[in-house]
Amino acid sequence: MESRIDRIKKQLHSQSYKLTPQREATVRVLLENEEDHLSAEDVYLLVKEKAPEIGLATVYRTLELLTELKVVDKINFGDGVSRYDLRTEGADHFHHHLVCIECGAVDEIQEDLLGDVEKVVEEGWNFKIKDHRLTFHGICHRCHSDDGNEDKGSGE
Amino acid sequence: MESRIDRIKKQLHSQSYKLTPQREATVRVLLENEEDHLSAEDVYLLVKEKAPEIGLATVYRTLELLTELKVVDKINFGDGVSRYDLRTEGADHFHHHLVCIECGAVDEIQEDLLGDVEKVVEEGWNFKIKDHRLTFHGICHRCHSDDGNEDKGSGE
DNA sequence: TAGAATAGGATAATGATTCTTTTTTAATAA
DNA sequence: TTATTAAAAAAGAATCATTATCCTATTCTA
Repeated sequence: MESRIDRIKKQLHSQSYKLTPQREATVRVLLENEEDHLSAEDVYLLVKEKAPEIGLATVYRTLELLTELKVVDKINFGDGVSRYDLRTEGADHFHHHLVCIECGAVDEIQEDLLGDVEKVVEEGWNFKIKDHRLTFHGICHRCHSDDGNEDKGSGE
Repeated sequence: MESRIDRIKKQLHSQSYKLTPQREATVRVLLENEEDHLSAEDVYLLVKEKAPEIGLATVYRTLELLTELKVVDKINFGDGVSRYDLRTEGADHFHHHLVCIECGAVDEIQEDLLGDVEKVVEEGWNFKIKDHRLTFHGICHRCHSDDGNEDKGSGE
């Protein structure tokens, strides 16, 4: 964890940005909530617990900076807020998401499932892919508690 | 074209909605600009040309209604505005997009490239897929004017 | 035609995000 | 250490997209 902070610090320094206390607090919140997909407001509220004097605008600026540096990815599930997602270290691709339309949970798929598809697109459409966004909307494993029967959505 | 309007009209009626003049004008704008990915504001300005008295709120309401009926898809490329995209008739899947990071153009891929990937996800993650969003960000064919050589992105 | 319900127009309200101004902090040079 | 300068932050105003509200218009039915 400390080492990740250090690496992010180096990344900032290499572009002559500083890891200020506010920025560090923000990064720590992201690290501590890596599972979640926090909105700027969510991050703000969590950062406020460890650095009560921070302002919302600062959080926005920091998240924007981290997005630029590719430390986080800014994603949008269509609910009107941007969410910020720590990029897996070493991963050059954006991970995929599973959004449950029942409970709203967002799960991640770390594997890159698009290798073949990207090849087809690059060749077939003559398009040089730099990044991708793939999100599936549907019913998550918790919500259809599929224990062997096909009957989904019984009642409720 | 008329027949598509008629079918949309039937769809509305089947849920006891009416195809009012304002709604019809909105649908016509969408049909006439099927290639583009219009924002609500874009649609509003275009509809105003044929029905000057229409209000922005009505356009929003109509687009929301059409989204509910699955006549259009609401998409978001991360630029802060929602865009509305006529669903290809008969297509049960959401088409994919190619967003050029140079010129901003958005191209569509009608083919469904995710068949295999979806199978993997449904089985591997026990997730019942209802819809998907796939967008590639990169350089479009116009911007790297790749006329015949294989050498993509050498250097850069 | 009266009455009820749906839809639209105008605009206020909301909520997320960005901008602006002033203050604080950090880094450097004398 | 102290003055100088620039980057960063705080606070809140401003902006932009979207939604809600309130009232009028239209349509449908009895």
